Amino acid sequence: MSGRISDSTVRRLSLYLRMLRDLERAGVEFVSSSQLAEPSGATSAQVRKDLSHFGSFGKRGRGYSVEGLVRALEEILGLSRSWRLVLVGVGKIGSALLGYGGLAARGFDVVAAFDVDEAKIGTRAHGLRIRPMRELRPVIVECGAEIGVVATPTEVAAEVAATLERAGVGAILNFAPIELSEVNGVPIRTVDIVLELEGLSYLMSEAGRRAGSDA
Amino acid sequence: MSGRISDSTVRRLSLYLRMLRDLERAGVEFVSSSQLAEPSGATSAQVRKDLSHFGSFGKRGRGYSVEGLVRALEEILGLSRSWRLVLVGVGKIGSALLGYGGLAARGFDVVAAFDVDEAKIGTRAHGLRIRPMRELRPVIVECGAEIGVVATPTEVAAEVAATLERAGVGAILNFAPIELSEVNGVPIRTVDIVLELEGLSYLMSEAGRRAGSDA
DNA sequence: CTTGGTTTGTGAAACCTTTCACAAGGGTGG
DNA sequence: CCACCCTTGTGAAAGGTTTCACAAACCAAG
Repeated sequence: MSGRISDSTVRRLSLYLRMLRDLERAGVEFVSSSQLAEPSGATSAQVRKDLSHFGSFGKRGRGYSVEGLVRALEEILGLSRSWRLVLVGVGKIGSALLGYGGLAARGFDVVAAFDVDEAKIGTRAHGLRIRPMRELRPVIVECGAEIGVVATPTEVAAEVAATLERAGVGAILNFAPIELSEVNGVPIRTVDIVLELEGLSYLMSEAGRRAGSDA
Repeated sequence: MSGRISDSTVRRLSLYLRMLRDLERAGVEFVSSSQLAEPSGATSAQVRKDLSHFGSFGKRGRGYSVEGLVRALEEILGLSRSWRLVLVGVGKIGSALLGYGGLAARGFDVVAAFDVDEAKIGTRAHGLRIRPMRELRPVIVECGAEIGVVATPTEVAAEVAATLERAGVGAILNFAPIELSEVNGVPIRTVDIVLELEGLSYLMSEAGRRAGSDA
């Protein structure tokens, strides 16, 4: 059981949990690995292997108890608690995040927002007062915020990430198009829209090239 | 040379290209695989292997011509042209995207925006008139848009994606927290913030569990 | 209690990606 | 032209992930 679990496995666990919650709401009691596999595009064997890293949750011949597996996955993924986020940079993406109710609904509460822009400081965005950067560290320490969100311009992203890390956050979600290097074991995930679009661009070009050479 | 290229390779190629463009702007003429590797957290061998799938771009003993490799990667990734996007759903995320100049700057032009909300239709968002859904297909066909962006609520995302696909887009970028299944070889990339946060939640919980059991 | 249909959990095999290590080649300075 | 230093390009090895395939277990019905 449990050695080091790959990112792709964790990602799939989240997807299974999503489906399981829908099933729970729908009143379903048992689910098989193949049903669970379908919406995430995995195979039933993969579902079973993924779960087997953490224990043995199913009943042979019957499947998995929906409620039981929901609780187990919440425990594994650390979702049986809620997490406090601080947002740095209340521009386009930052505001969109603040306005997105889906975060709080899933246990990710944005507890403070920061910006350098004097004009924004003191105003409210989606019920949250925008604070000056100098309050970043004390607020993180005081609230015990666990996750820092970087939604600043690229140029300052690395510096902001370092500040967040020094102030004691346990993880960073980065929206700036730059690969931030993990230090002190603080994990960083980067959401990079341009990178995704360029990936699509490659696939479309590739498809074109392939079609072109079939003559 | 060139069989099927993995997503992670393509992702790294984008990162190399980014760095190369910075170097080009800085007037650097040659770069080695190890310099190229650093910012993306790859190794020099990986850089060379990634490039070797497409050809032989370097000079032994000297490295890669920055300008030459920029052009080569642009060609490979399909970035020596620009792409037309249509946006479906002008809510929080949709607006943030429209306001993000970084897209157009990198050759991804949003040429039309659609929404179901009668109140929004006809108004302008960042210089673009918001159109009713019924115009989706004709506009895609007329403009020849290649990429569809889904920024709608989860419930309608699958249906919108299917409509986009039928209207002839070559790729889809999805922001709804749902795994859309690729049909007809139209590639789909999903940007799912909650999934990223849950991944971080797992890593933080895991770190806690590990620390807890070292007693 | 036994039989038959079903589904899990898991080693082993297949597949894919990354790293290693080195021959081949290019540039420079004498 | 030669000797030396560098860096690429690439087979081979190592490491990781996914798929296969089947024994073990559970349920229901007779």
